[in-house]
Amino acid sequence: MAQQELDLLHPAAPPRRYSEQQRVRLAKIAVLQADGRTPYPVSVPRDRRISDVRDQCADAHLWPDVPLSLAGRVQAVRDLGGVIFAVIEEQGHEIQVMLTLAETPAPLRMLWRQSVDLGDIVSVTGCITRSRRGELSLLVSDWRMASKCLRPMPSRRSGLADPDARVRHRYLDMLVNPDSVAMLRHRSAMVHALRQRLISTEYLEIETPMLQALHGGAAARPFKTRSNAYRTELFLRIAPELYLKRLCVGGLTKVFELNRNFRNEGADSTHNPEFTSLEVYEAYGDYQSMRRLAQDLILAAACAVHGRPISMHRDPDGELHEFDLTAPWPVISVHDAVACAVGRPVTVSSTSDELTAICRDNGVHCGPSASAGEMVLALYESLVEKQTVAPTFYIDFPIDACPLTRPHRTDSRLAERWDLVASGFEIGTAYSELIDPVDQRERLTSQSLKAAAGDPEALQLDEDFLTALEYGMPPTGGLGLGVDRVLMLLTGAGIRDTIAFPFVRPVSP
RNA sequence: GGGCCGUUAGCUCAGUUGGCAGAGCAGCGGACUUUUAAUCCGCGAGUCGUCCGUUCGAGCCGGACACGGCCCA
Repeated sequence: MAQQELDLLHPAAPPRRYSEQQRVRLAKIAVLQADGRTPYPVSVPRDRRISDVRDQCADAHLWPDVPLSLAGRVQAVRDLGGVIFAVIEEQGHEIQVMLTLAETPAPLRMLWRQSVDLGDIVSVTGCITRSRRGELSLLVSDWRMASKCLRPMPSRRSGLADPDARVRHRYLDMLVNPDSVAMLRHRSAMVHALRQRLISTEYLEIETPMLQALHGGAAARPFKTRSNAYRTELFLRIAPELYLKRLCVGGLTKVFELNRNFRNEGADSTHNPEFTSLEVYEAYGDYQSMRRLAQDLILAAACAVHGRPISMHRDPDGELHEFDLTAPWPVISVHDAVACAVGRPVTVSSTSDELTAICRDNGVHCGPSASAGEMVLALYESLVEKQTVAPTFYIDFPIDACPLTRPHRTDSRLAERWDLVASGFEIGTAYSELIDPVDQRERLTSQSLKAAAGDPEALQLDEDFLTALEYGMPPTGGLGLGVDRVLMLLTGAGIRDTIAFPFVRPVSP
């Protein structure tokens, strides 16, 4: 009885099943321990980076004839009996190491043979030399295990090809596919360049709430969560827009946020449930000035990634082609673009009946209650975006679908908004912001009616935001760029390659 | 939601008409004093995604499901 209780309270872990290769590697830990060594030491000798040695010895020079210590992951071992060659790698830089009869004490050579596997991280100490074939090499006089690898590495020749495994085990992808590490570097360079471009022109970076009691600033389904302390439902933000505008009311004239948004939708080649956006607001700007800023930011990002203003575009055959971003980016009205796509005249004056027929003829589905503007938008989204390869600004959207955008200065049926589209997907959007609190209240009220009618993407009415507007927000241009999307544009990659850890379905227990 | 493709050793992949489960790399044992995709000899390694069906016999044929990828909506 007492034993049963104990068993229940302290259930034994089920025995782990190890593959043959895992068992072999575990056994090698015992070999190290029998020699008084630990497979996971707190520190190991390392006084240079592998790249330092490579750089200094690039032109046939050798390091001064004094021992130094390097550390890296074992990528290859060639044991010729009298001499053992191995390749260790650190941060993408490799160097050969040699264990020889003459220079390496016999017990250390033996221990290497008995305990080192591909994938182990080792520290090696010795002098830099060249092999008979001229390969820069460290002649090992001493070595330590820095971290024993207990699982067999994917084959270096084949890499890791399974797309699911590549994102689930990104560390493995990084270890065998250099492109994956390069992408992370590109991303870091790009994000830095975007911040640099803004901060150097006196924009202020502010972090606004990600946990919000009301979700707003975009049309999308939110993730819901709950505050225990305040016993209230909260949302992960779908956009930072309404908080950044409060900052504009508060007197900041140039402000931006580069951070994560969350949308409770599926994942595909251009969508991840959490994604990074850049939103910029500038007082006394408008959607025209934001257009110049957007192009500027993307050119800065391109130079950070590629060293010059180009993007990479993948054609239908999978071939990558360079694309010159300095050529002027077309600016086309949404109605003209739709008209061109359907081969019939479409203008802001087109009637609902005409548009219903055009939608039907082009296989575009709209709800029966869709307004003319919503139909134009549906046509635009299904017929224009995917066909757009070169960066193109589509401007002056029907006002129906733009609840946060001010009416066009010359035609109130249009909104002063553009979308930037390239490589078949939307990269960013910008508005001349709606600052009229009376108009804004009406628009959000009609959105909340939609929400009440069951539209899960409708905006919520944020009373505090409206109150802020009533204190007066200066005429303002606002810009949003999808940061992941910009990197996709620049590299020709899918969104899952541009994010270090894209969403993957959790493994079922 | 629909269509197509995929799931076999740690990785990358073959697997014929339904007849003992295969290769390369990786692993294990051995040889080898300058290799660099080292080479040579020998050996081991599998819940063929899951379940059901057809069959004397299923990795292969049929059905359902799961997961992944691509395309379409």
